[in-house]
Amino acid sequence: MQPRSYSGCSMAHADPDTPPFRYSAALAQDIEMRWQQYWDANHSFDAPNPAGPLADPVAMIDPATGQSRPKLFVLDMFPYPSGTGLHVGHPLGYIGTDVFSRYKRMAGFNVCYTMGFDAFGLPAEQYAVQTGQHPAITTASNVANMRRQLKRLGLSHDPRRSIDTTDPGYYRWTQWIFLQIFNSWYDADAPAREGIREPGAKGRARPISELIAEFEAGSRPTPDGRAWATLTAGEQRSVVDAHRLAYVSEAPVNWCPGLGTVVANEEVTADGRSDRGNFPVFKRNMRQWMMRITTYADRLIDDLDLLDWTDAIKTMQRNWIGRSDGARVRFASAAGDIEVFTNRPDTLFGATFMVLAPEHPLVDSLTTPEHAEAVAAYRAAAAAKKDIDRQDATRTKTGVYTGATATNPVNGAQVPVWIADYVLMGYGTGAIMAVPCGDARDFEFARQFGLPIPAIQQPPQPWFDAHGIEATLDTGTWPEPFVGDAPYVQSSNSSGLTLDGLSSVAEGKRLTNAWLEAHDAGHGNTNFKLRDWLFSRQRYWGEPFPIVYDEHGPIAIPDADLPVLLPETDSFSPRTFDPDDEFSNPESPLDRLDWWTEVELDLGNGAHAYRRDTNVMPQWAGSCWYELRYLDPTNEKAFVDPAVEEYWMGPQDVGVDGRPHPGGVDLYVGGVEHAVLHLLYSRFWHKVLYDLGHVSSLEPYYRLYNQGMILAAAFKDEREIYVEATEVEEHEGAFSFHGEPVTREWGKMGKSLKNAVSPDEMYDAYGADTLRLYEMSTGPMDASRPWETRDVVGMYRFLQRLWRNIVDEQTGELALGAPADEATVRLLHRTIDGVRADLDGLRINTAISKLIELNNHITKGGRCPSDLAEPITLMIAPLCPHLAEELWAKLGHADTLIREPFPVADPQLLIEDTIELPVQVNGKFRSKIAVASDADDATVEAVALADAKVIAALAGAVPKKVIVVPGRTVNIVA
RNA sequence: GCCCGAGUGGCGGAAUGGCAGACGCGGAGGACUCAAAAUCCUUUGUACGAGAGUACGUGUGGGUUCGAGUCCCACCUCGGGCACCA
Repeated sequence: MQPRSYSGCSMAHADPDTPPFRYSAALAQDIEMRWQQYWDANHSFDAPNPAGPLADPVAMIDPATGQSRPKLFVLDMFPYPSGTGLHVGHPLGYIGTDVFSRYKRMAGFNVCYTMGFDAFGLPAEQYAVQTGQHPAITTASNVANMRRQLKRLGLSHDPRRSIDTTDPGYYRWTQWIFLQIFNSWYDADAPAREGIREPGAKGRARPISELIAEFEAGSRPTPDGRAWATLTAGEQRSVVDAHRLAYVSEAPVNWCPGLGTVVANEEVTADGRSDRGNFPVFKRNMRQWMMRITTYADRLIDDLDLLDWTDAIKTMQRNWIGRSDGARVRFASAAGDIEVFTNRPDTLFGATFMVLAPEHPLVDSLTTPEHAEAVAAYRAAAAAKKDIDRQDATRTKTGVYTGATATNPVNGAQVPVWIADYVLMGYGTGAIMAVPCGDARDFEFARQFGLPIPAIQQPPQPWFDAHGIEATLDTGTWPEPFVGDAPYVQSSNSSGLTLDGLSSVAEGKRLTNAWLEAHDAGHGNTNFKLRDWLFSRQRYWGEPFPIVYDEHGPIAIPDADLPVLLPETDSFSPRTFDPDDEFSNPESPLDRLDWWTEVELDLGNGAHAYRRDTNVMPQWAGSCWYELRYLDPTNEKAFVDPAVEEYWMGPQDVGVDGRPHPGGVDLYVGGVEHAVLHLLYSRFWHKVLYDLGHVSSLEPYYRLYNQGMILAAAFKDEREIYVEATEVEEHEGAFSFHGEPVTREWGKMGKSLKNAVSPDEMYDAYGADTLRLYEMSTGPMDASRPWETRDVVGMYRFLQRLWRNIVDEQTGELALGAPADEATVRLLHRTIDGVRADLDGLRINTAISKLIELNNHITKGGRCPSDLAEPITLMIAPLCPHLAEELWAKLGHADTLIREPFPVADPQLLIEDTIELPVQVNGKFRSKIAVASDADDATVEAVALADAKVIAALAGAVPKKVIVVPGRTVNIVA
């Protein structure tokens, strides 16, 4: 998209009757362009660092106080530079953070606020493939266009801190961090770094060199017990590589032929398709890079308690990680022990059969000859089914008996072993003990196949009442299993496990786990749904792995040789396949570049030939640490100077609910769609960097705020095809497109629904300040709201009135009225007080309505009182910075108002002499009385009872009770 | 099925347990204009009433309270997340 011309497009110029200095779209654009140039030229938004290339000790001092300014790090989730540019739905969050940043700057803070571009990844590459241009070219032009559109909004970013994840100067450090992770292992027994985590906490990433040293010194045994020195070089490498936090492994992965690459679990939708492109995804064993995020599962859950995030997002992360506390239990069988995971070890006495996943490795040896045929048939049928079909919980349960039995360790019972596809190989051990009286799936399965369902808990009477049945332990009458706390029955054995009489599940679990451990039949265990993160992609437009291979496996490129540049090539298109061709194989574009893949290097032992890794990193790599690079974007020596990181992101005094403060970004604003992917990966990387001592903060994002989405009307014709929303006409509640009836729905703004509105249209029609104000005024930041172009004019009119109250529309000169009367001054101070509170609480919509109320009051008096012009200008500045700067200049100031102190309310003026109190009679509002604001209750009561309307409402009744709520109301109960 | 949110005028929304509907759009009426647009002014929850006013009113039903949009219980609807995870 070409930048538009801003001249000659104004409606206002078309009419000679319009006063020459009315706040028209043309004037707004003129003002906006001039101030944007001014800010640029004067580096108005540069935020000083305490150290490193951007250090500026003088600028860190507030001249008003002589003290260091407090710091504030405000961050937006950065955008992908898409080819279609911004629509007005994108900048909702950006405008909000800009208003907040500008307000906080005026409140004396040193604010780090900037913007970057997440430019690697599938969207950019697909756009390049579509246009036939190299992604580096399309990315650069898309970034340029988005920069222009964002700048036009007047966002107060520090331009020196802007980053682009595809810049070699940036991805050099992405590769460096990858190598930090590659060169680390997780020591679950190592004490935590002192400071934030609770005293005595264990578990920390450590440099892999320390692991090797322990093996060499013999202080850590090798897996098979042989002495380290007796292992071959290849064996030593395998042992070490098996510990790394980034590792290559042959494992079931999500192969997406339609995209030509493997994708992470988090990128597969619930119905088994890619979240990008919506192609089928198949589970296949492949050799791929993985990240050992599972070692951090506990900390990723526990540390959520330290974060100022909404419960909704915390819950989504907890659910994704899926921690489940229970036990591993071994059932002996003819084919060896069958291990199961259960989260209800206390129900072992009710385990009357076992179920194995059809793929379970023991199935073959367990199956008896007479059942072999049925088992084989069932396994074949299960293998032919897609995961998505197997995981449909509404299906009737299926399964077959293997003919084998296993021994329940708590009571010695011989229980039959079945296979069924409702048991998944990928979770737990791929085998379960079935407790039909206490688990819905087992209950259904037992009913289906006539297996016994003995009760092991006595459900409480209300449970039976709710089901309309007699209280009984005969489960034949039960409509569903019982789950919950209730006294155990038939749950004791002769070797010391006695649950009968107990009614606490937690206690039952504890006793059972202890018994299992003592009898070598199992142990307490925690299981997670979270899997290790599949980290490689067979695409072109991503960070190359800084890895080469020799005959033993992967070797890191030395830090000094970073970055490993993405090789130039014209054949950047990935090899994609028929989306349904499950048995195709990925082919990385980099694999085709022999000149690049075959390399001779001296890695300290002389020059040798190596082969480069030809995968690239996933989309998420660059966004896993970008907040850190913003802090020190030009540092060539480190990804961030430690002093700079500690200044902006270090732990503060107190965190959530008095808990330790983990550090991190002060305010992070973005959409809820990143609740799992980006936020989980980024937290993981940050914790590794913390463990290794590279950052002082335990978490990357202390406060997370999810802004809502802007929805827009979309219209479908009778063929269910979307039509251009701008060409739809409304007539008496019905919609039509070129005369044909269409139906309306609300959806995310965008190309596919043909309902996008470009900010450029709004700049042309109203100017950026009006657009900013409109987006902020339509509701609270965290709420989604529909876009209504026709509503925008309301904010435009407000700014016109405000301008007209201060500036003469004929001459453009300042034109103020006499000083304000007392009532107006009091209103001003109430407004200051309210606006401050609203902006502090990110309630920008109500701050705007308070400013409109003040301006409406002034408008009634004609001109703006001379003593109100400055405070109003300063208050509107965070919202409409261009207009405010222009007014500020007209008010005689030579300098920008960016760091001018935000007005402070005089507490004396917030107290009224007399107040009007509503009076209720029996809870109904009947009258209003005027009393002195400091009148005591007896006086207020007397005035209320003397009021004519109150007397009328009482109609002679004698008040029984009078409730006076000071400053609020009076209620007379008669 | 489970876990989160949210239901207030024609629309977007406002309301520390204390005058429901701030503010904006839209509507109605008026000013300016040859006329229109733009702009400005007045008005605008519903019903009844000429009017003062009266009654009703925050998804539904109950409860707590002097007083409930707000707190509690049950239900309904919509949005989001997870979903055979043992």
